[in-house]
Amino acid sequence: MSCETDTVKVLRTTGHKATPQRLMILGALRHGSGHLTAAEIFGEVQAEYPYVDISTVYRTLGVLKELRLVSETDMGTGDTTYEWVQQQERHHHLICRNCDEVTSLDHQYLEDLGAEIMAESGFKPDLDHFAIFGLCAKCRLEAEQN
Amino acid sequence: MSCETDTVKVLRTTGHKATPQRLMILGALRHGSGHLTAAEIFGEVQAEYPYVDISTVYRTLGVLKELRLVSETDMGTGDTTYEWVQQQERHHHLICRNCDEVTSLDHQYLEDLGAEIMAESGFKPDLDHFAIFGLCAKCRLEAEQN
DNA sequence: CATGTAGTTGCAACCAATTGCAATTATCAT
DNA sequence: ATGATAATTGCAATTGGTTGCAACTACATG
Ligand SMILES: [Mn+2]
Ligand SMILES: [Mn+2]
Ligand SMILES: [Zn+2]
Ligand SMILES: [Zn+2]
Repeated sequence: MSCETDTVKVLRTTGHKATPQRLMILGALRHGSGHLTAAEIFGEVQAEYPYVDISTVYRTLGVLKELRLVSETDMGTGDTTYEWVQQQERHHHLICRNCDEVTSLDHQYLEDLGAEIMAESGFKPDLDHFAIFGLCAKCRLEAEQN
Repeated sequence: MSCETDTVKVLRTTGHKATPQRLMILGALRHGSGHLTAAEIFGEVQAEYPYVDISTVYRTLGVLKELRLVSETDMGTGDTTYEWVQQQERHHHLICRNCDEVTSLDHQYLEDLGAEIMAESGFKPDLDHFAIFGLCAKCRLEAEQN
């Protein structure tokens, strides 16, 4: 029926309930594109069901994050952003601290780092969605000229 | 005189002022050990000079962070932590999401990642002090038994 | 040393996110 | 289908952190 049946299963088998509020939040995350703030998700859910509370949104994002179905990332914009984690399209971001440009970084870089850490320490890192700050090529060259 | 003369120089040459409040905050960071919360720094400064405001602490941490003299890190404890960045002792942390154990990770791992990213994209990442969440060896083995 | 000015401070108001709690509800086991 | 139970919700209060602003001060310059 709904296209969230898999997620509903995951919720139930981990002792959580599939409430209507959660399904709406899930829908916003899966059909809205890319990085969403809690306020954006809240707005979308509210349009359909005006009684939701923002705390329900945050708590749901909390459980989805625990289950590693969504990533929570500080992209330096002030508000934390959330993104549905798709195993096929795992990626990260490079963010310039000078011009704020955001680009994507292939997951492979972090996959390799994760494998090394795992091999040498036994610790298995969660590498769902990183924001790496720094200086983009353009800004770095400008800075080096001084 | 004071042991913060280098930092004072950095502040001045970047167009900032070396105010008494800032020097006290600096002192707390350099002489206090390891990860400090804004509240801890505030408390220490307040003991010496009761009129400081917490906003001054946050703003000072902001400029020190911009200058990359301190790192700001979410270690998952609720409050953001700040640590003086010592070039010689650069390090990162692995934090278990199950048992909360915190260990150190040698900087070399991230140095290598940074070099790769830089070589292939021209982006120069700031790799001052990362917190990498995941499952420690013990918790991972326990989880795999189920 | 005096002075002009940009940078900083304390305060109060504000904002994003979290938490305690009593009422409600999804789910499981009969 | 019904009832017991644990999880969840909405609400209100709270916390950690930020911001606008008028008063103040560090410091560069002459
Ligand atoms: Mn992304
Ligand atoms: Mn550290
Ligand atoms: Zn840039
Ligand atoms: Zn552990």
